[in-house]
Amino acid sequence: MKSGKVIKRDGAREKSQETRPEKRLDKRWYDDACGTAHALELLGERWSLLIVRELMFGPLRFSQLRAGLPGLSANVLTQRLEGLEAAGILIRRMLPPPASVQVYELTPWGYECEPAIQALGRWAARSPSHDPSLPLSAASLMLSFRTMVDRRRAGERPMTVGFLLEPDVFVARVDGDGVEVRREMPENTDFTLRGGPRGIAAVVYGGMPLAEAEAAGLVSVSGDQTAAERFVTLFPLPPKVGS
Amino acid sequence: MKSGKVIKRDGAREKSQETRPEKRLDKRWYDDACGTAHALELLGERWSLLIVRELMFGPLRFSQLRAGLPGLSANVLTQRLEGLEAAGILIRRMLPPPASVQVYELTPWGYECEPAIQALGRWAARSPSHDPSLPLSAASLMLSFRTMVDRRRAGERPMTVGFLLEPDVFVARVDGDGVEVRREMPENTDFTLRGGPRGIAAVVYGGMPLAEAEAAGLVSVSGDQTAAERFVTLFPLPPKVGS
DNA sequence: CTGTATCCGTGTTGATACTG
DNA sequence: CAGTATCAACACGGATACAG
Repeated sequence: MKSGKVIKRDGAREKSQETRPEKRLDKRWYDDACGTAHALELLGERWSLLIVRELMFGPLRFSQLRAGLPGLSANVLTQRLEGLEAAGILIRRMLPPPASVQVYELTPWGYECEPAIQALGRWAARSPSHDPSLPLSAASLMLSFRTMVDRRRAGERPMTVGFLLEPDVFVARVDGDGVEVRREMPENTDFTLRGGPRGIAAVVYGGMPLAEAEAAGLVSVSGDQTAAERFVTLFPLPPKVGS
Repeated sequence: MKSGKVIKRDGAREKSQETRPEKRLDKRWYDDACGTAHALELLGERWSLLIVRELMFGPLRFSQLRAGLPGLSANVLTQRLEGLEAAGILIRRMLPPPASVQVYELTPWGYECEPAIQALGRWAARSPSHDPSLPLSAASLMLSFRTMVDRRRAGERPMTVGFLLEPDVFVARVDGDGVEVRREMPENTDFTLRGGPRGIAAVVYGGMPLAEAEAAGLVSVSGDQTAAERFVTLFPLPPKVGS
């Protein structure tokens, strides 16, 4: 290769310039017109996609993001939020006066990457090395319902389900169109599940009988127990690759 | 998978120093049961997903992979191939005697990540910062056809199209089920396009009239010109975010 | 309490040169 | 052609320290 060098736009990368660091959007690029390559430039950095996942059900504060992503340090989270904001995937907003706190919220386009997140998750769930017994954030549990629901069976008997997951609360509408999730306090639901994400996952995905999980104190059900028994069967895991 | 040493999580990061380097499969992990997080562990490293993209239409040699991914250095390609093989996403095979060369081929499960690649690409194509005029590999062009085809319109008049893209050749069957792509020499096609991936992309996605591209020597058409004129209209780009 | 900006040890990435 | 070896830059994550 003579002059066919890749043009690097590194340019001024010195120290933290003076007082105005500016938006340094100096990420790595692939120099590839392929949309997939650009997607990786946008959210291929470590943690980025998981941050988006956490925000999938509405705006969150910095500390709430950290809670859903233990292992992500504050400085890296700050960098990722800057990058995602610069890319137009999220915005930081100030909640109106009584609250007056800053939250991070996906842009409409940011929300639209849910199908990609789901496709990745659905594919990786078949990996031989996937371990579903690891910790799980509330958001990823709710997202897994949206990803894995058997729409046909859900449509046979729609239901509204409440979730009390520690500090997170959700209401899910489950019907033939899939699962719709909102961050709101359960009210007038067919039943409500209370417990940790891992306990609920153990029942829905790990095959633990609901009664057993209740007995062990992992989850508790209030409301229509029969509907709850049905709910936990609506999310079939795809077969692992060797089977 | 031979050495299935999936050493995972635990709080302590031991220094991998006492024993010799070994095959360190000790990738970064997220310690998260979410399938999406696991997908990122499997192919979230830089270049991994693009390597899978290149292999989407059949086995390739080391040098063919490099050709489709300029900017990826040999040592990193080696590492990625090792990682993807260990993850069960691809295998390295020896072609039978006359050839007797090594090729890398996706496993059946590896091929199944195409929907995820497509979802990412479809989403990122709407990014304000996406630049479709960058270089493009032959594989990503063909994949983009599979991703972007308007099935309804394609079904109205199915066709078989040949592609002569430098060293790469393909035949695509375009109908109401989408686009099926095989790496084979065009024969008995409705028409055949010859040129570089960027030239063809300029016509299909950049809005350049086919006649103009032919006049400029970017592409050449042999066969049914009318079908070709129709073909280049079958792949509508989604609107960019600000519009 | 909510974030942001440092330093710093370690590991990963990538360009170049080199070997079978 | 198909990778290795070496080395420099940088990204990661922990631990602060700092600002509102």
